[in-house]
Amino acid sequence: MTHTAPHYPIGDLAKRTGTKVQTIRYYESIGLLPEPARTSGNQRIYGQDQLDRLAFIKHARDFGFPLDAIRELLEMTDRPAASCAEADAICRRHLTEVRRRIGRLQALEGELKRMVETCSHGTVADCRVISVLSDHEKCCAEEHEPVETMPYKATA
Amino acid sequence: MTHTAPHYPIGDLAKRTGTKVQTIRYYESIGLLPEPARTSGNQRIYGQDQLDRLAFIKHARDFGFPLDAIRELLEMTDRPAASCAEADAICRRHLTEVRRRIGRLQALEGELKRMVETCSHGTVADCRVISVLSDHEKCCAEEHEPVETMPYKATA
DNA sequence: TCTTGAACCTACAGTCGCTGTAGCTCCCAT
DNA sequence: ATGGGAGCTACAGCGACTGTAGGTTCAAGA
Ligand SMILES: [Zn+2]
Ligand SMILES: [Zn+2]
Ligand SMILES: [Zn+2]
Ligand SMILES: [Zn+2]
Repeated sequence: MTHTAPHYPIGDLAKRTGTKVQTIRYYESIGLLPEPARTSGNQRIYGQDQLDRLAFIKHARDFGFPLDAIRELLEMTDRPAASCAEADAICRRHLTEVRRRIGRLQALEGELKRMVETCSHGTVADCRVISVLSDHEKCCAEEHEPVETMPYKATA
Repeated sequence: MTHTAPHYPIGDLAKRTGTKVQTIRYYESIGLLPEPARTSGNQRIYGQDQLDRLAFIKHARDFGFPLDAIRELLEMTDRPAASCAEADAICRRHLTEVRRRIGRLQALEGELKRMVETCSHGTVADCRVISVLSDHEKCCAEEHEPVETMPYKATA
């Protein structure tokens, strides 16, 4: 056994998985990643297991899974002989949620499109956008379903 | 002038607009609603103006506009003779954002659908969901664009 | 008039998944 | 030995609320 297992500092882990260093520490703080070994100088060192685990988390986040769901999925990977029914259920639930959102957003798209297109682009007093927002009666939808909030992220 | 202008306590405002009492107080705290008059017992009382303003905010929120955009839109309603170009721009920007999200979510939908459908529903070790999440090579997308986070809201 | 209970008040913590900052310490190459 | 990049902890902030604790006010019924 002259071969040593690979070990990475936190920055390497970040680079290899495409997460940020702070995010890795955050995942540790909420118990999603186990506490790693430390050097004598108190710096984190990770092995292959942790790298794989973080890559899994990152990939699942890319799919939009919330951390709670990822936590459950990770627990399942520790029991490889168990049925995958629950994993599939989590995935289906997520798919359902994604579809629900698509539906809401498409309804929204239609309403916004109509507002912009109907406006004659004169003064605020005659603005279709403003008047529709002021009065639900002028609105094409009977009812509004709740839509998730939309901070416009760094369009830099 | 024997007729008094209508005045509502906060709960009435909430009921009439479909917002929550706390939300109204929150809007006041961030300066979206002006501070209302108070009774001798320090309770808020609102007039028609405030009701209209809150209804506008609520309706714009139903359309998914972020509060910053709503703030700008409200400022415009105070200058009815000005051009509505900026209002329309805000609306178009929002529409663009909505479409961007729809695109992301549709890509996601396809990937999730494939994962669920390809799984043979055996053990975790053979689970397609788990294996795709473990390995981007098994993934249908070359790259993942960032998707907004999705807490599954009260499915009670 | 008194009493009850709903509605109101303030202040603050929690949600979700990070991101950014301040003010340190550590490690490695020159 | 020194400089600078990487690491460390701890905490505040984002957006848009929601929930709680612990109190006060108000209006209707007995
Ligand atoms: Zn217009
Ligand atoms: Zn409407
Ligand atoms: Zn499966
Ligand atoms: Zn992938």
